[in-house]
Amino acid sequence: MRAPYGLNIIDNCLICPVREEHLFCNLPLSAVQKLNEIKSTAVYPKSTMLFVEGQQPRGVFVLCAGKAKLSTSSSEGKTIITKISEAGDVLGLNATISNRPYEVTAEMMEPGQANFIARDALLQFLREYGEVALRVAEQLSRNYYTAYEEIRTLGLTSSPSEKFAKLLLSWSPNAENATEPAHLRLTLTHEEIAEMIGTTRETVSRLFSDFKEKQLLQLKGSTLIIRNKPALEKIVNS
Amino acid sequence: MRAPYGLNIIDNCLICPVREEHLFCNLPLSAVQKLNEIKSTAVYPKSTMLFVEGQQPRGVFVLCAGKAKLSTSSSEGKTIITKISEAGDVLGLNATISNRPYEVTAEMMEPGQANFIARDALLQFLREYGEVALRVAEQLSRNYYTAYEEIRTLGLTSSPSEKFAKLLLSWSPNAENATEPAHLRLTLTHEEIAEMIGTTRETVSRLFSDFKEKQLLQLKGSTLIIRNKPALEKIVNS
DNA sequence: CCCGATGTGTGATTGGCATCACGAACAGCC
DNA sequence: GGCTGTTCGTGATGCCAATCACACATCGGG
Repeated sequence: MRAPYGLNIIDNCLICPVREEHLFCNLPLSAVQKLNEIKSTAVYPKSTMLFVEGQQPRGVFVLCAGKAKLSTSSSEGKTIITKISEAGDVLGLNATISNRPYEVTAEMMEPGQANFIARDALLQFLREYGEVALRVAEQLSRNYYTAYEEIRTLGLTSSPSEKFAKLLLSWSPNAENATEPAHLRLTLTHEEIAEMIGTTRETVSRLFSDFKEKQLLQLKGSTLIIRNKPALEKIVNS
Repeated sequence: MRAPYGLNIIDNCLICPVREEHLFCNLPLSAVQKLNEIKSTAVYPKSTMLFVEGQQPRGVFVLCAGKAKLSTSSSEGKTIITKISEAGDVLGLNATISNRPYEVTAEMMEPGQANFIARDALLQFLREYGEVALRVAEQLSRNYYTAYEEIRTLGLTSSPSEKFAKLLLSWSPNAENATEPAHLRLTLTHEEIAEMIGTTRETVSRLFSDFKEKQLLQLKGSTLIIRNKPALEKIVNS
C-alpha cells in the first residue's frame, strides 16, 4: 500500500512495526483488535497541526510514522518546543482524559502518519479495558515527570551553553561503554534548537562554532558527532 | 485539644473545617471514615521537610493547617519554588501513585499540621473506592496543567518585571467587580519571591521599589495593596 | 538551471540583570 | 535593653546574551 509523500501506510495495528515498545502498542491481542476498530488513520504532510494549544480536545493521536514537535507559545509569538515526538508516542492524552484544552500545539516536522482516536471512543475503550486505563495513568505520571524535567532545565539552568550541552547529552545514546564518539542525524534547524533551549537562533549558531572549536562536537553534513561527552557533562554540572 | 505552636489539632477528618473544597475532603461519608482510620496526624514546626526531592515516596501528606513550599534545586544550590501549598492540598501524590522519587521538596513555612497516608494504605484505599481513584486522576491532570503553567512562565516570560507582575496578579483575587484595590497579607521574604520567579533577592527588592514608585502597589507593614491591576496586566502581555 | 525561500555564520552594539558590597532596619531572645 | 542573626535597600561594576544587520550557503520547485 502506497501513500503520498513516499510513505507506506500502516493500516492495521496488529502488524504495526513499532508495536512492541509503546503505550497502546504492547497490549493484549483483544485490546489491540478493539483499538484497531475504533481508530482512524491518516497521512499528514509536513507542517500539519494535529492540534493547537487552547483547542478543546477532540481525542488522541498515536504517531505511526514521522516526527512531531510539541510547543507552546506566548501571545507575542515567542515559542518553546517542549518535546519532539516519534513513532509510537501518544499525543494529546492529558487534555483528552481530563477534557481540558490541549496544553501544547502538535505539528508534524516531516510527512507522517497518525491514528486518531476520538475522545468518546477512547473513554469507552478505557472503561472496557481496565488494565489499559492503568497504563494510561502511568503514562500521565511519566508526562508529569517530563514536565518537571523541563521546569528544572528552564528554571535552574542559567546559561545557554549549559542548556545546549544538556540537550546534546539527551540526544547522545547513554551507553557507558562508549569507546567511540556517538554519531547521530541532526534534523532540527538552529531556530528549532533555539526554541528548545530558550535562546535565539544566533546564539545557537555561535554555540555550534564554539563547541566545534573546543572539540566537543563535529559536523559532517547533517551528521552530528559528539566527541567529548565527559566535557559536556562537566559543563552541565558546572 | 491544644498542641505546640499554639495550634488546635484537628484529629478527626469528619469534623475538619476545610473539609468541603478539596480532594480527599469532599468525599462520601464512608470514604472519609476509612480515610480517617488509615491516616496518622502530626504537628510540625516551621522548616520541617515533609519530604525531599529524590527520596523514594513513602506516602502522601494532606496539609491540615499551615503553609508549605514546594521546591526543586540544582546541585549548585540554586532553588526554584514551584508552589505554595495551603490547607487541604495533597502533597506527594504523583510520586506516591507512580512510585517514583518525589520530584520536589516540601518544607513547612510555618508551624502546621498534616495527615500522612502511607503508600500501601493509600493504594488499598483507592482500589476499594474507585470513585476516589478517579478524583486522583483528575488531580494528577490538574497538577500537570499547573506544571505547564510554570513552564510557560519560565520559558516564555523573559523579564523579571513581567514575572513579578504575573505573580502579583496570581495573588490578587480575580473579582471583576473590584472597585477598591486588593489587600493581602505578604508572608514571603524577598528571597522566596526571587526563588518563585527565578531571579535574585536584590532584583525583587528593586522591583518592589520600582512598582511602588509607579503606583502599582503599596506596602503597609506586611500588608500588600495592589493598586493598579490593569497596569499589571499590561506588563504581563507586553 | 535559475531564482526565491529558507537556513546559517559572524560582526557590532547595548542594556538588563547578576554579582559584590555595604549599612540600615527589624525580630527574636536571654 | 542590648545582643545576634535574618531581612531589606541601594550603589557600583561588569558581563553575557539579545538585537540588528548583512552576506553567504543550501534547497527545492517550476
